[in-house]
Amino acid sequence: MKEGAQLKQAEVGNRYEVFHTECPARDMVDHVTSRWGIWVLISLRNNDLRFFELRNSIQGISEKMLAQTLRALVEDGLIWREVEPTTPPQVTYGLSAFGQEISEPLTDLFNRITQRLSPQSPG
Amino acid sequence: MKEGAQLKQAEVGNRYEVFHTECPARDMVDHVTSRWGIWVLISLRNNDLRFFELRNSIQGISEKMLAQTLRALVEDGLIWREVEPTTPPQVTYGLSAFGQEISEPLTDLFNRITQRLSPQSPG
DNA sequence: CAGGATCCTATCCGATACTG
DNA sequence: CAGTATCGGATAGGATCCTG
Repeated sequence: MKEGAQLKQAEVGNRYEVFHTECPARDMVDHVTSRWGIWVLISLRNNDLRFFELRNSIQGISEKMLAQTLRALVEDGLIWREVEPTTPPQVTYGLSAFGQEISEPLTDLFNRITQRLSPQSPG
Repeated sequence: MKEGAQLKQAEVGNRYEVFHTECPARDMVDHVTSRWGIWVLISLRNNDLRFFELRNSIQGISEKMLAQTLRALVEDGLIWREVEPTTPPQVTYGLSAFGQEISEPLTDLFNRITQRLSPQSPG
């Protein structure tokens, strides 16, 4: 029962008590909306990228945080990781099916905010 | 689906350099996807709520963080704040038009994650 | 190139106390 | 009820060095 949709419970019953601390979705939402998670997911939406490409994509991210963010998203099943045992090694990241699904509302969110902040001047 | 300004720049030129540190959308995205911001916005999507209702809605949030989160979102123009000078005072919060627009992808994100984590529908 | 390990600092955030 | 102010612990996150 605690696995049930949190919002549905709120809709049928009282209108708050919406988000449990134990709600398992909280953790994944926290990962997805983490400081860097959202940018990683949006970046990978266009095409698979290697580690340094991601680092260059997302200005201001440190290698530590990129590695950490990628690890969390891989564990959550949002991103796959492919290692090519060449020299030097190549590691490519891409969105899983679920990751692509999740990246849609994220991109939507980003687009709406971007359009709001620059209605006439792009970037 | 058309991409935002930042992504478009990436498409026409090199495929990274996507997110500037100076990008003004970064700040607002950070607010929206802050630890508590997303839950406040989703909570207010159903109906306007008073301070204590929001506190009760979002389990685990402290009054300090709720106030802080609300202030940031009000400043960003995502949420309005209405003070009724009664005794005791009543302060109600609700989504602005832009806040409602933003809450859509947020709710979408939340729903997708919730459905993913509980595929077997509860009784 | 792709990270792991370490150190260290900024900030987040909860608890508490206080105000109108 | 709806906050504000302050303190202190926890954690996020950057810088640097090191490795396969």
